[in-house]
Amino acid sequence: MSVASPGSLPENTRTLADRVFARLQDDIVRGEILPGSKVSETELASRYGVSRGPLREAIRRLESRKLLERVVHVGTRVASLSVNDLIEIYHVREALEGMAARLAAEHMTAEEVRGLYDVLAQHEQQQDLREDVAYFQREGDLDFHYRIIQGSHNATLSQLLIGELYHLVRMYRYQFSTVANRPQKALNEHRRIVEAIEARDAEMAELLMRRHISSARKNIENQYTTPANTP
Amino acid sequence: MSVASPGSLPENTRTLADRVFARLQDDIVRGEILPGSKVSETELASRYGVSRGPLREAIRRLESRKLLERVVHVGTRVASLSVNDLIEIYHVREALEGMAARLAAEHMTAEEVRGLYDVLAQHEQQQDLREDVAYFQREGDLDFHYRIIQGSHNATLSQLLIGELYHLVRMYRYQFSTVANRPQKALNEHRRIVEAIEARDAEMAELLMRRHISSARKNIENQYTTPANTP
DNA sequence: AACAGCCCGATTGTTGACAATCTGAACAAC
DNA sequence: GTTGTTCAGATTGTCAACAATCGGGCTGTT
Repeated sequence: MSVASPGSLPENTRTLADRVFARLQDDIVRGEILPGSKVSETELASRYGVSRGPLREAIRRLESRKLLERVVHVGTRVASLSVNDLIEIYHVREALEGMAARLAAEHMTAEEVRGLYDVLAQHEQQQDLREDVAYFQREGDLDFHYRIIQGSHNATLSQLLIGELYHLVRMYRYQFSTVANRPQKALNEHRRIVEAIEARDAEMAELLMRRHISSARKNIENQYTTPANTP
Repeated sequence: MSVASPGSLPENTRTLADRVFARLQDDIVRGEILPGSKVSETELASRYGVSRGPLREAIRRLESRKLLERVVHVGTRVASLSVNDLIEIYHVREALEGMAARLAAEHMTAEEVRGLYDVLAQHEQQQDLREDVAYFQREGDLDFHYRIIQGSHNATLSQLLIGELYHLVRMYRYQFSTVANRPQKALNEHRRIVEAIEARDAEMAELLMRRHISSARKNIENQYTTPANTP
């Protein structure tokens, strides 16, 4: 629940372009508009009930976020996802979130640490319930990572991760509907990371976070790059 | 010389908005337009000889790159720089460029490594000449870092660093006209990094790059946050 | 003199029309 | 049959006018 779509302000405030940007981004991330499909400006304009002006601004912003690809005088299409890109993203996440964990261990407030334990507890409960596990687990996972990132108290870092990268991560999850196929292991790793942060062991927090994300990456690599190797 | 302004395509190709974007970004980074100053859309439009349409697109893109700050219905102003932001950026650089060095050690071609040594040699010569040292040293420094980043062969990582972050770094250098006050030390660090990459020692390359950037950060911290401590 | 409310000028947000460019297909020449 | 050319249609890029909103100054009151 605390994992809201980033642009969750009242729909009537802000400018038209801002709202179109938020809606269009959501539609892309959630797969309402298929990856790789061509999007026409006039079509989108009528779809969202705005003129082409604000729509183009929204397109330009989504372009910088790598959710749209544009070629001049030809058109715009939704970014198509490749496993290779996903692996690249995980390398970046390993670096950035490792740093985030380090800084979080140094700068997080006691209250924020308590919040982390709450997320951990929720995560456990949901595992017991076992209903819609995959979905809630994934959102819970994102919540956990969001909190640590923001616990770094480094606005630039948070902006880069949450503002630029995580939309792509979420898009991949929707598209590939990747099953979180190691939930118990991930939960244990989460717990150890929180313990390191609580102990203010920055070095250890970074190390554990990097291993955590690196494991996820290797999991993807094994799943997709050598599919015919298992007898 | 290989450190060209990123948007270095023939000026007559591409779209108007693209060219305005490149020119405006350059003017901001180089300090032609003072940080913190308010920029009017109509004024900029006449300045670059275009309509407000393309100009607004350029503004939106520079906004996502944190070079402009906008408040709705009020206006846009050039990002004002704080030492704190700069330190945040260096934490991010430490994480990302550390990873870049690691990946470069794994994936760089022999030819690319040779190119690194060339840069190193140029760097040394310029230090001998001692004319316009500060400027060339800084550009040489950027060239070195650019090459390692691209040596990672990770497009996402390169885009994040070169496309999103380095414009800010360059802007800070122009604004604060920070003297590279440890040139010999930096050069030695560079050499050791290249040696680690050539030896394909990914672990070591990352460690050395992180120390290198961390030193620069601490240098800034000492220079600006405790100015009255020296007797 | 201090403060609240209102109005005006200026700036930004939005729109619809016009111009430039690309894609695809039909057609002609080899 | 293949290749090169031309043309039509559609789509994007650009522009100038209109509407909405905000900041600052003025005025009047306490």
